[in-house]
Amino acid sequence: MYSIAEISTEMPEKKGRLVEAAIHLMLRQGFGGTSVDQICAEAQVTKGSFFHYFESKEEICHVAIDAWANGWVGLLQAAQFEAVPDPLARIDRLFEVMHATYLRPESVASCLIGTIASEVSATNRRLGDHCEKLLDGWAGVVRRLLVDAKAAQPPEIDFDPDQVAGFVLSLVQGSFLVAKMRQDPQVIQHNLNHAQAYVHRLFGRSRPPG
Amino acid sequence: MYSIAEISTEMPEKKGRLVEAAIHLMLRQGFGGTSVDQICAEAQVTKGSFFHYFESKEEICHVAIDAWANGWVGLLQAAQFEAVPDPLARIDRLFEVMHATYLRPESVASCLIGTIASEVSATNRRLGDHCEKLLDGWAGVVRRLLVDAKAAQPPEIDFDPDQVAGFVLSLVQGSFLVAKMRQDPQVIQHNLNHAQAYVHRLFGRSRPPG
Amino acid sequence: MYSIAEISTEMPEKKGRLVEAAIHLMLRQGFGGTSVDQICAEAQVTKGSFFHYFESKEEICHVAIDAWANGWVGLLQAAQFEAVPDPLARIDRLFEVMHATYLRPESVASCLIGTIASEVSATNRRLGDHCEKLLDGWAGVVRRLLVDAKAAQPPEIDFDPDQVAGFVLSLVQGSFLVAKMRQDPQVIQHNLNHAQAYVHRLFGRSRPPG
Amino acid sequence: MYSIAEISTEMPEKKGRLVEAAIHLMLRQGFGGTSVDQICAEAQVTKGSFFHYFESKEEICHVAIDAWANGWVGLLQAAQFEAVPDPLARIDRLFEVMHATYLRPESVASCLIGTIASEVSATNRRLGDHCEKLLDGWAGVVRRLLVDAKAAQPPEIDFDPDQVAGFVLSLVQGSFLVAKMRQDPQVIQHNLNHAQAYVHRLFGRSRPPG
DNA sequence: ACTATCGGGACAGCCCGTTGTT
DNA sequence: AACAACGGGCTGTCCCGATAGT
Repeated sequence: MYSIAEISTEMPEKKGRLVEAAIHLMLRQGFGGTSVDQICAEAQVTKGSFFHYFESKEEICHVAIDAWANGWVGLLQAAQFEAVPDPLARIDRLFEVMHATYLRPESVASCLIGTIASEVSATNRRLGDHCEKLLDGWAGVVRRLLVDAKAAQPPEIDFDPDQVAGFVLSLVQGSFLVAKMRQDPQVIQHNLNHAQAYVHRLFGRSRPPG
Repeated sequence: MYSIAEISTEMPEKKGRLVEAAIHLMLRQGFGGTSVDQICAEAQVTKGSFFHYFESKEEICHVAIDAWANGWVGLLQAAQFEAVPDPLARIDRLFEVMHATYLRPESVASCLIGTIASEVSATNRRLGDHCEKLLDGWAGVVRRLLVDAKAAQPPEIDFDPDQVAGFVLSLVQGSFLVAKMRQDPQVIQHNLNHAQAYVHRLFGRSRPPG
Repeated sequence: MYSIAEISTEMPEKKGRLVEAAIHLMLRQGFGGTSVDQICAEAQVTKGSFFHYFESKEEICHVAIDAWANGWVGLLQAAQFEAVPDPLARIDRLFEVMHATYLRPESVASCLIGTIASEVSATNRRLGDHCEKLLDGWAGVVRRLLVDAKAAQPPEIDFDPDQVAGFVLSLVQGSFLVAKMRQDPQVIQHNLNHAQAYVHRLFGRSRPPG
Repeated sequence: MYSIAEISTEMPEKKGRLVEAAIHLMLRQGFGGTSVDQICAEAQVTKGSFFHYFESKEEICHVAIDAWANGWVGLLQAAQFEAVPDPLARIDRLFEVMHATYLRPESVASCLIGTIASEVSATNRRLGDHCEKLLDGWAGVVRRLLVDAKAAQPPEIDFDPDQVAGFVLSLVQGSFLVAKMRQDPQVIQHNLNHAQAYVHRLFGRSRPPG
């Protein structure tokens, strides 16, 4: 498993370029819509080399989504939740980080893993399961923040942290979908605000959305 | 533009079978993942006939998503919002209908238009715009219900009906994505409950999720 | 199943040309050594058309060996064994026909089915089984001639018609192999003579080989 | 030129493993059906090493068939024909040895050289000629036994030793082909018996086949 | 209206062999 | 001696769509 940072350091250069190209192209075009030839062209690498490093297109996709997931790991580490003493404030920190991340140019206001998952879940279980594991890992982080918050302060309205984490995950993925469709990332910001407001309300705090 | 009901009545039989097959296959496999040959095989029609009725694969896709959207129209008509006097209760009626619809077997707990949109928005503007128009139409219905509710009763927390409609749309699409990925439609129900609770709260009503 | 004669009449012309090209090329180069591109080039047909008529290279091979086997059927019918009253003389007639057939230019002094069988029996059971069935069919004809001869005249040395038919089959196939290797079809004639002499001897007749 | 025995002693170990793997794989799959990568994988050697020891796939094939031919040399030496005083009995000794050899598990009831020859004779003259030389060498041994027998005892029916040697060679190769096809080595035993009976008859001896 | 035939081009995957480094 | 990295080219397969005929 490689983090995006590791792509250029721990991998042979060409291999790293291939993974980067795969991420870039599959974000736009999905798995089936991206051809090996395209990846090679973008990475300026021959197909012979491609199949030296990867057994199949599916394999590079596995590597690509691992790299993508490791991108999160970096973001979440940089968020330094431990440095925030109040468990409830940590949740706000999470939304802060998401806002900051998704304000970047369109290419990042999207999730490779969700994109792939929506395309292949019904037809390629290996890839689908991999996506599920990674995305559930992400939801697990959210869930943990919620559990800690519940422990620190009993919510006004009781809730299942798993459900709410799934709610946030779904909302984020759906926001990417709609943003891509409308070609306008605004909806992501709005939706994050509403989600944050909803969580606040669960804890009895009043926070106006937006 | 054809409703699903119209498929068998107003279209030649073979054409209708082709559209049904296209819907069925593209729901699982997406646009690119579904070949004309597959559609023909499933519809028991020759490829010659296919290109007699449709100029291209893209065209049948346009017809298919129109048919899908008309399916909604039927559902929303059947919901008979006008028969519900209280505008706030109409919103509950909407969630009721969605719950009922998405409780059916997996094949329906999904949205053809969202599936296609997420796949082609970045590469096929014509299809992408079509999806956007239809999905925004759906969101428009939600928006109208919210506007009416606001008019009937000032919300406790002010909100932009457009934003909240987009929020619901995103959540529904994201729920489909996650449900497909996890192969478990449960998340849809949970998320609808949370969304409903959120809207209730905007109007100052207290409704426990689930 | 198509006879070679039928190739040009009952099949679409291009399909027939493809089968003929496949036979011609695979006789020289075997199954793996012959590419679809080569077949198309020789038949002056595009690859698109090839895959309109045949699902795979393997399928055209099945058709090709069927066509080849039907070539025998024609030869054996032309031999008119029924017109030869003496069952023992029928065996001589068989060898006559084989001699005549294998005296033709090199391309025919070989057996497509044996060539394919030796190449794929260990790796492609479908093709292997098909070859076996056809070749065993051929051996069955020999066997029947031997059975009839035994019934007409008790042999001097008893023998199992199945074994001797297998012996003749093996010898013919081995002769083709050696002839191809030596680039000299002479060995086929010699070996047929020895085989014929051996059969004669079983029936107590003395016939000098050659 | 290496005997199989020499493979492990006179060659670097890795080179020997490569040759053994090549023999093993090509026996089943032929020359074209066996890839360099497969050979390397089976021999647990990297491709870099392969091309350090062999210039090309063709070269390792030459070495492999030489090794195979040297296997015979060992067998024929072990047969110790000189120790059998009667030249006619030596021929029986030959069939004895063949019977014994081909009774082993299927992997040996086959001839690498014949397999390769039938595949490449028409397309690769270098390999084809090499196979021919080796196989004709084998036939030469048979021929010599026949010449000696003729010298010791005039045959009842005169014959050309070259022809009969070619007959035996063809029969053996054809038997391998049919045995492989039928996945049943029995035919080899039967055919050897018939061949032996035929030779006996040439010398006026009566020996029932089987 | 409906279909068989056919074509150009792209696809993923694998091939054999070279290069340069350790 | 051994090997990782790499490349150019080909393979079988499939795709979408056009054409000509019934």
